[in-house]
Amino acid sequence: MNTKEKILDEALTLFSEKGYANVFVGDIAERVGIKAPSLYKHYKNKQAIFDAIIDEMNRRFEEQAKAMQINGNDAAKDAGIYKSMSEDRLLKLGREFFLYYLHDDYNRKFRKMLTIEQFHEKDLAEEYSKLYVDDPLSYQGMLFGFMVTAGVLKTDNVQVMTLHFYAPIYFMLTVCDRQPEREPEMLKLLDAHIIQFDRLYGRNE
Amino acid sequence: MNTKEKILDEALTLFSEKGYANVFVGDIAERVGIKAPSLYKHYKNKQAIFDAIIDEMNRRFEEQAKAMQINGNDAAKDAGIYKSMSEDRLLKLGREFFLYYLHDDYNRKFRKMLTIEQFHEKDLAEEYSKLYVDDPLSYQGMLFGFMVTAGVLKTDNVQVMTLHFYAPIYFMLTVCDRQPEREPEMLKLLDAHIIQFDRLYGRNE
DNA sequence: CAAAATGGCTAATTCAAATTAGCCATATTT
DNA sequence: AAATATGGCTAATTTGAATTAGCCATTTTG
Repeated sequence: MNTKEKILDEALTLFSEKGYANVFVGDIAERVGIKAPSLYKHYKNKQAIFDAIIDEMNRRFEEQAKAMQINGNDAAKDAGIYKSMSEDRLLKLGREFFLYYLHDDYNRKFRKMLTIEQFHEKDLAEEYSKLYVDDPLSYQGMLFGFMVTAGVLKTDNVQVMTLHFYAPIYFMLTVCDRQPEREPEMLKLLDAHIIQFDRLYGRNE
Repeated sequence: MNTKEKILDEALTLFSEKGYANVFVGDIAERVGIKAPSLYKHYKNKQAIFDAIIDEMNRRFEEQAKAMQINGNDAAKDAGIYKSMSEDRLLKLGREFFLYYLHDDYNRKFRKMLTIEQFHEKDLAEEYSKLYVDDPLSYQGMLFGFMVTAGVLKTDNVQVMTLHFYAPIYFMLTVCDRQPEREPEMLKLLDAHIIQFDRLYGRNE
């Protein structure tokens, strides 16, 4: 990782802990191991660092979204995967998804940073909603749509069913971001949530 | 409202929009209609204004909690209320609760302020979780407990049922805080959520 | 009613943080 | 290998926001 990248990385860490306004250019520089003025050889000013983080994260998320779409489309062709979706398997998938979002550094830090900055600019509010509201609902909605078609789940309203799956996960994620020490408690609750979700919406043969 | 109160009020408004660090003492003073130095006749410094907001809000929430506990205890005695809890009535109650938290100025602004500041201090993280995670789950859990006893709802796991009711409401509330223009969309989704919740957990005679 | 407290003001003061200037060694290019 | 670009540094500079000093009119209180 070169200095320019290291700056983004350390800035993201600091922004996610204290928010943009409480982080000083000198703090970032110190972590990177250089002096504040040297930072200006890499970025025009503090705001440019923030903007570069947003751009970089957008790039990564788009990349990820593209990958998921490919998987999603493949998945659509193979309804068999969903027919064999047992409660155990759903549990494992849900837990994996949760822990990935919770522990992946880029995801976690970026989510916390946006949480702090979401009211500051309209763009950031939209970004937040896209990443943590609309994209997950739409992607998971698609998967659940397949599962309904495959007869593994049943409902009149896939949109609300997806909300019933995702909102508790989102909720528990925000608890862990705020109070990491509650992670074990939330993991237990996560399991209970998924089991009950499966019983409520599952075919229950 | 005297000057001292007006300062808290305007400070809360500003903090909820921009966060503590982006609000200048001069901004608060201007809104109140005085000059910045005059502010120091009322509060020791900027931090003291923030602290006073937290104290005042704690006072109000405790007051509210006390009132709810009284209602809750009364309600416990009168299981009849719950037996006659129709889908329509549940819808109306849920909507009222949602709109109250969304539109009540103190609630909305304080929630947004805590959202921004939650990672800044452990106390604030705990305050946030108390107000928007543990208290609602415990209060609503109590009510749902009565409803299960009364036979209006059925479940093996009241805690998760409560999560299934509340997490989507919390989720939609955060969307509206961030993008108020999505309120109509969220209200529709709220209704659909409650209706489906009732069908999933209701006795369904 | 006199004295003390209150709450406003303008004019400093202080201080910290962002940014710029300008120097220098090293690496890269031609 | 000379010329140029890169990326580091220290020492200013600038700016802007928080806070203090000290004055004054009004209100409250003994």
